[in-house]
Amino acid sequence: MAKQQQQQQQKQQKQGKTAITPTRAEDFPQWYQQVVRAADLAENSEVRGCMVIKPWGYGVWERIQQQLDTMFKDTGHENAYFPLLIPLSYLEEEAKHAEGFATECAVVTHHRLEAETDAEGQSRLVPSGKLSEPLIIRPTSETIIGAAFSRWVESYRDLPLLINQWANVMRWEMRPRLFLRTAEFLWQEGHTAHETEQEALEETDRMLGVYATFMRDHLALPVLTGRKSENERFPGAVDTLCVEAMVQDRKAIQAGTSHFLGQNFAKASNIQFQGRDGSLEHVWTTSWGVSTRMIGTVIMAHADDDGLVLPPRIAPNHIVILPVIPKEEHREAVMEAVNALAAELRQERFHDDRLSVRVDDRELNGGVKNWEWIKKGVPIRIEIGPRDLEKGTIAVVRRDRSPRDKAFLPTAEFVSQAASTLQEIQDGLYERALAFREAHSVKIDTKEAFYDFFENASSDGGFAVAHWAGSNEDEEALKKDLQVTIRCIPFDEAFEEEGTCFYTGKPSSRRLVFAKSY
RNA sequence: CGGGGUGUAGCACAGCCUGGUAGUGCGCCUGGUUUGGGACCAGGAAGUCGUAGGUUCGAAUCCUAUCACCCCGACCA
Repeated sequence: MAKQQQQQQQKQQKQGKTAITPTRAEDFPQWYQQVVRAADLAENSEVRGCMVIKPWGYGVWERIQQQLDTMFKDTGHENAYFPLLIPLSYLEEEAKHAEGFATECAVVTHHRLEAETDAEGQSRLVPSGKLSEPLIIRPTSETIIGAAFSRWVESYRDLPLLINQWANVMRWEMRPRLFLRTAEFLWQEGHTAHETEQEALEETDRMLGVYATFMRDHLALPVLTGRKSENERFPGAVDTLCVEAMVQDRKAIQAGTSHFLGQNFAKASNIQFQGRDGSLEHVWTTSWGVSTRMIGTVIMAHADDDGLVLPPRIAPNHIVILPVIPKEEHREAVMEAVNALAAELRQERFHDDRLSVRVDDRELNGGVKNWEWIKKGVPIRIEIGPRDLEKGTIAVVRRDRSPRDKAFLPTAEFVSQAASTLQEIQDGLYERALAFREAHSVKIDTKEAFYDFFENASSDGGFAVAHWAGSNEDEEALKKDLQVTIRCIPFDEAFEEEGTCFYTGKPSSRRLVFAKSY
């Protein structure tokens, strides 16, 4: 039975139904995993929860990294690097922070291995050289960066301190999923220290804005910006701002956060400066981060049943050219045209980069190569064969359209509009994702309707936009009942209006966004 | 960490009930014919059946333990 099903699926694939099985509609979590594999982005490693990021996946990360880094530099930040290992005692300094991360810390207790022979005569390496103070592998770096800041800051003239680091961190997750939740992940963490509360608040806001802009313009993700409820706040923060996206199973995903830390960490790490009036004061700090989770978000937001669909701005290759060589005698002429076109396209610019063009001249069946690039999500595929040479055209297929939707364009015309076509794809992905989110965001005013929205199988679920005046306990109860949480308290004025809380009936002055989340 | 499920070739699986030492499809390699939608023919390589014990003349198959993965929860970016 299962075998028949399998063969049926393969048959369907060959008949051109979908390249990925199961489809999104059939089994979204399985579909996600299949896309990650089919697009050759990453794989699970032998170490639980840790992934191997393959070249195509890392290529996406490099683009994200490079573009964000520019934005950080443009807003006055500098990169630095801090240690992977943090003294355990540092974590203890801020009570809430310690409590929040204690359950997911990897701990280093020894610094040496010794060879021993076990009962069966096997030679084994055994940890020895116990550390007097255990070290933790950073789950985040507030504490160790705080320790550095306390050395670096003496005067108000040393402020603001605007630091970013690109690093890996580790949180011992119980249920890892590639990109979305891995034990080790790559991210950037910004850490800043300011003279005044106002400056720190502005920084928190500014960096949230950078994230929102990046996600909109580079990742083609419409995001809501807002504030987390107390329950969802970063451990140790005074205020947590977030960008929240909707993906295709209508769940919410937190794509990035920016925290206003008040003076909590300054006090914990003793970051003090002498102010303009000569008095000794604690700095005001912020931290903000985005991770490889964004790649998971992009997959879940844009990919389809044929595989990954990459927003052009983060695609490792914008265009792949597939030579069509029916007979060996065509090879020279076709390859000449292919290489000439590639060279020409590489002179074109798309935003701050030259076009990244790959020629796939592997000796494989054309259909196989074609589908490989469809699954990898390359924005534009071009085929050039002998017939094109005669006519001076090329066959162009866009990843945001059907694989059958092939346009035959004069070569020069395509070259001149390549960049604008990429932008059109980029914008189209954004529009599509936005329309999806709007179609699945519903204003809800009664408890019955709210429960129905998330519980009823015939309802699609999504973002419930509702008035709220409940307590933290009410929020917990809702989470227990429906697995639904307040995703964000949106900044957008459109959410401001007088009404009554659907849960408590108390008055409320704005609607919040509720959803199930990753 | 709680509940459920699954571990057999790179991938997806069959075989297990009723023990006799491993198979199918896709993929991979070689040769040929092909090539503008996942091609065809022929030949070939590849698995200590998750791991460790046990029962047995004999274990992929039965028993025990253990590990890993997946799904659902709790936790989280």
